Amino acid sequence: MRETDLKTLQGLQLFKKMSARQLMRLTQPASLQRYPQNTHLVTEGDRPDFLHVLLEGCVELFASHNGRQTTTDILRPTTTFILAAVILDQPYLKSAKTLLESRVLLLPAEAVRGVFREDPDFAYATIAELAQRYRSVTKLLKDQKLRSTPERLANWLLKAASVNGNTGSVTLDFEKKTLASLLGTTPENLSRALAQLEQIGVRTSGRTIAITDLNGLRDYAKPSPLIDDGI
Amino acid sequence: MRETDLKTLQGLQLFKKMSARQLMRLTQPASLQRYPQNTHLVTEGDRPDFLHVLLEGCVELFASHNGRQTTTDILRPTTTFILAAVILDQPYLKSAKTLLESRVLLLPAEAVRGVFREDPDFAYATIAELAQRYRSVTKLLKDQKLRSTPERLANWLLKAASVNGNTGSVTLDFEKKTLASLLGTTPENLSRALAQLEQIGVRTSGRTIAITDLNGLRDYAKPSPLIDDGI
DNA sequence: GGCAACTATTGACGTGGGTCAAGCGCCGCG
DNA sequence: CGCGGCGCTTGACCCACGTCAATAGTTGCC
Repeated sequence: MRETDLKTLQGLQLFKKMSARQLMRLTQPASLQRYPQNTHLVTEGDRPDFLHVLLEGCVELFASHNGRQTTTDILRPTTTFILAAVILDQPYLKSAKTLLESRVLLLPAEAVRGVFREDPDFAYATIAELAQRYRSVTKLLKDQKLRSTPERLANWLLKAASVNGNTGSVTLDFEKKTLASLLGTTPENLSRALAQLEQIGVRTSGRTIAITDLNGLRDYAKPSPLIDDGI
Repeated sequence: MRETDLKTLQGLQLFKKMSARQLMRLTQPASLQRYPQNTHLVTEGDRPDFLHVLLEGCVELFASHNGRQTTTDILRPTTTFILAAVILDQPYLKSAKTLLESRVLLLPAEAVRGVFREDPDFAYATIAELAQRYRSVTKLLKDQKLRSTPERLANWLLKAASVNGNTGSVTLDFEKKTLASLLGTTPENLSRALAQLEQIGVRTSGRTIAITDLNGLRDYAKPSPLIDDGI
């Protein structure tokens, strides 16, 4: 494991205050993997063996049931995933696959469970992390139940544009059908939603979506800190 | 605060392993409230002052946005609620109101945050609690995105019937429109969904819903431990 | 009892969004 | 270069579901 990766790991709020010794206990038995695009990492229903840390690339979390499938998250570095399953030693509720070539650190689940037994700082960081994730999913649920597809799209665009430093344009580095699934709709309907947003200054061209009237889009999207913000 | 209530509190996994001394620290400044039906307890967006514990009655959690409203949970004793907001000292994401006359214990938020700083057992219990809740919301999201309204209803009925000891019938102690909102639909459509389920042996009469063909209902609902179970 | 207010149901209707099919553009590969 | 495959878009269609309105049933209150 590279020195820079260790630094990256320590940059995460989850590991920030962990003692060097405990961190060793996690990283010693860890393995660093590089996966090509579209690699299946985790399967819904399986028992968790590792806490995953996405260091580079892009990972999709999705769930299937009864012939249907839906995306719940598109992850960017640096973040852990499937923390809750690891903590409870319960089956994964979601599957994961890479959307881009990715580097992922695998921390043995047993080691993770062991550490916060002994390290109060890590325990507290875990509490904060889980509480934030709980709130994030709650927001996804509200987004889904309280908004229409074009509204969800509009708010997603606002968030994506702000992450990109508000250049007024968003360029996807994954397929539109993945975005459709994340928004809880089909590729066909995503196309229509994008076409609909053209009226308020959203210009789509391939994988690049330009926002020409940010205020107009905001008016339409009605973003709320109780649904859309990070925490 | 009554002795029996203290016992009830200690029965919760969250407080089970907490030392008597720490528990005192929480319950000493706590206040026990009795609220009539339809009392507004908590408002979305407000800062959390208390960790609430529902001791008796029934509480609805719901969220509003842009003129729409949706129910996310219907709580039964004994359970805490709005834990994540209290931990992070962040605004509530949901509102709460009583559906029945209820008794609620209010633990000062600051005291709660203080205790798991000092009590590793409580910290660990909090981790487990939050991880479970995270998984529960994830399941709600999957339910919402992967199933139709009649399917959600069928699965809700199965769960409700099993809680009631599988007598083959479910009797609501709140309004149908609340159930409709929980299922992510309207009262009109809930009526239609119930009518539709009559074909597979679900007989509705007022607030009582009888399941005459449990296996038939299961076949239709296709319940999954990855969407429907408690944990 | 009787009225008012509210809940639940039912029907009619409209709309959002899923489905199916065709066409287009892009890319990789033979 | 041409072919096949895949992703995306568009149109046509249909179904699920929300909306509106009318009615019946319930509850509470004077």
